[in-house]
Amino acid sequence: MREPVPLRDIVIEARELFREYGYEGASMRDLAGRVGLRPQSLYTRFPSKEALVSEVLALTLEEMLEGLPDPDRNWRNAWRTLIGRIAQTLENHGRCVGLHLAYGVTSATPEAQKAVRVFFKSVQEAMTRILRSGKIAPPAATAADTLAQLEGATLWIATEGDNRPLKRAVRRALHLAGPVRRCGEKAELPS
Amino acid sequence: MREPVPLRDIVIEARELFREYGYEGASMRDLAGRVGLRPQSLYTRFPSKEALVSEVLALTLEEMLEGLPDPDRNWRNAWRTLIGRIAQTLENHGRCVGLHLAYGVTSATPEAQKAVRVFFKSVQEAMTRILRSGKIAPPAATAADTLAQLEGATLWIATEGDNRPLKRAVRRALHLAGPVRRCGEKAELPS
DNA sequence: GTCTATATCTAGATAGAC
DNA sequence: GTCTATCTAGATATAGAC
Repeated sequence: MREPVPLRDIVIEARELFREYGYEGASMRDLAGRVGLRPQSLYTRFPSKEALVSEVLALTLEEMLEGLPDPDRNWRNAWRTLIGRIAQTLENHGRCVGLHLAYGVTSATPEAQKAVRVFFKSVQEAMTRILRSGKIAPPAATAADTLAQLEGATLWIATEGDNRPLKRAVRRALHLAGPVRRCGEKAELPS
Repeated sequence: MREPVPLRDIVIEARELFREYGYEGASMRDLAGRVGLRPQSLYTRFPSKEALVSEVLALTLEEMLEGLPDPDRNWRNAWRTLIGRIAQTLENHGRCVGLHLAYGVTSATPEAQKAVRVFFKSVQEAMTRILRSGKIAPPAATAADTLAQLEGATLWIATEGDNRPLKRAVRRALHLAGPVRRCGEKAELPS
């Protein structure tokens, strides 16, 4: 008798595969191999490959938003933290699992499609809430555009390994919360 | 004896499939069905599925750049035309075949990877050349960022069917070439 | 919960007739 | 250049023993 593989481990590996190979390109066989299971054993934990999508995105959303500073207390801090987390993830992996899935899931997998939509709407809403606290107008459109710019910049990481467009997108995003700090400069901005 | 299916028709249908389903999701069987051939017959026209990628992107690049106004004569006109073409294509199809392939091809298909890299570098260079003619600095980074913003905006078309982020990205891009014309306003800008 | 074994389907690609 | 027929490999998913 072996001890069960933690669900979280499976989801984390599934995310890696979806991010790298997309929905179609990721296989249950590869996933099983990565977590040390036989492919068939995955189906006792998840009903289908499609079901993994919502698990992956729920985990990603949770990691992105957990312990975020309260926007009503210090919206600039919340904004910087959220943008920093998104950018760090994109830079670490060179691509966004959400974007890969957004392009990769079709109407053949409606639950997965819905999960992707919920994911990005949730991220946008979190950003919108912060910008609204900062009286940045219009908050929803600015949030959508900011996220689109960060995601779009991954094009250059994926094709050229060039992360400078992402750095500039981050800079523009942070600029919304006031002047960007230079190196070594420790600005104390009003909350 | 039937008459041969034009190569161009096959490439155009392949593009449709790659754009919608990505590299992995697109199948030679579907492609054959769309052009009225048996799957096996495709291999007398193209050596492999991978080889279709460069054909698709070469055609797309050609359509994007053919007959573009000379940047040295009127760079604003060239810029508006190119941005307009890119935006129109993205809006018509709701997604970019190049971005889907950028995310979708792996090191398992190195020729396809190279084709994607060449495609985006070529688009960037065309944009860079125009911006340089307009003395917009820095031209290369501005071109990369502009393209990234347009591509990133397709996220919202793909997930929500919302093309307003793309419209705003276009507006920002056109703003680089001077004030944006209002509806009905027929500005004559200096070349 | 994991395993072996298997079912079912579809993928990309090849051989040879016409 | 297109066809019929076939190969080989891989995919998702299920059944039943331990």
